[in-house]
Amino acid sequence: MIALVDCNNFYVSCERLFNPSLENQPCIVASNNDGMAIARSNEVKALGIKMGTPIFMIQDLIKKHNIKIYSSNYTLYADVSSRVHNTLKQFTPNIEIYSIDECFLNFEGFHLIDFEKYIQDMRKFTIQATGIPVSVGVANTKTLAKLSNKIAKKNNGVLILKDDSDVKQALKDFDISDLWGIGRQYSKKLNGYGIKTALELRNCTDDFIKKHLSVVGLRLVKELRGEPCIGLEEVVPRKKGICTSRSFGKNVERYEELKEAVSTYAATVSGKLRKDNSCANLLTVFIHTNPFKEGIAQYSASKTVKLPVPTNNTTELIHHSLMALKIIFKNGYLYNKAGIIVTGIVPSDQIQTNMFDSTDREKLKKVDKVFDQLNKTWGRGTVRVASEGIVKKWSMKRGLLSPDYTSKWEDIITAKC
DNA sequence: TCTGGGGTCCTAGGACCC
DNA sequence: TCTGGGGTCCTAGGACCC
Repeated sequence: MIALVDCNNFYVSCERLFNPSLENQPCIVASNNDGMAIARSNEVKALGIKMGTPIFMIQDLIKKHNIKIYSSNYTLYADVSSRVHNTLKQFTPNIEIYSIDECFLNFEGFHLIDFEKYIQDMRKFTIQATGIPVSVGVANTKTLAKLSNKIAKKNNGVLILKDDSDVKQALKDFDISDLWGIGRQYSKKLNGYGIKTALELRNCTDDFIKKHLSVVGLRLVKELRGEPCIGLEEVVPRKKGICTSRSFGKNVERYEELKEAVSTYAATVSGKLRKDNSCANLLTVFIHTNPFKEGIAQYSASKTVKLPVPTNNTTELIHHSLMALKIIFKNGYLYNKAGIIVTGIVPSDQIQTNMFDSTDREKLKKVDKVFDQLNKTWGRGTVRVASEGIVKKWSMKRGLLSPDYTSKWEDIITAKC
């Protein structure tokens, strides 16, 4: 059996931990710049305030009900999160940390005399040890565990779906839009076909699901039928992309201000890469105006550049992100957000650094120059720099690469004809 | 004039999650 | 006046390779 443990109103619960007077008081944790509600206490949920509601739109309610607003403090939440996860590890070592406030636990092979009591005790102990209220859903697939957790949250905090009749009972009145993997677009589409409950979705044919929801949806439906398709990821995989972005909370018009923002994001990203022992091959810079604001000229642009060598070097990343920014920046717009995404991530220890030092810009310039020449001279073929480095591909005519030329640059170029 | 088949890689866009 | 900041995966199409 698989359990999903989810912390209730996690960020709000964390704030309450350090400020017990907030108990039973309506309370919201707000995003960056106090822009919108990203966590709500039960009292706030009862007022009908939705996740993601802009704070300025609910000022009246905030005054009327004396709702407390807190700015988010992710360092604190991450700390509390690891305390919760470590507590749960005492009940099974087989654990996937799914998000800051959720984890999957695997109890396969456990010979427990009273499984339900074990789960109940685990919940009670966790709440007692960490001060964070949690709910537990148990079933034999991850999707069903998520679903049963949602139901548990509204009831006694624990729900175990023991067999298929339990599952059917749970699916019967469960709205598809609350399913894990069904978002706005898919539920709208499915509603159009008259499918509203999880049970109705489960009864659809595989072909229908695959056609409209792709293979991802098919996995979801199979899991609803009790067939495990999504495994537990107990080892944290290396990130495939790393992003740092911010909304400004005001209008930014000047290039200098964007430059300042983008260069600090690049520095942050390089730190994140180093922390993961990773290097990136590609860097994307994006900027855009405020899409919510009507009546202003909208502009959105991004530029992806290939880094000369895979790197996590701050200076390199700042340099290339500012080059990209220069290309996409246009005067006369009111920007409200910018960010950097790095992709093509590889482990640092696989980078060949003996070819040349990535911080040596003069050498890199030389390499670029050679490539430019090759590119102008020949039409087809492939050239790589730093043989393992996946650096630059060129086309040139077969068999025409001059031996003199390669020997001259043999330490930095390998050519394949 | 006729013009293969099997594969990879890359990119853009769209859906989803917390 | 003020609307988050991270991530994942899939699909389709084009370039290119042998």
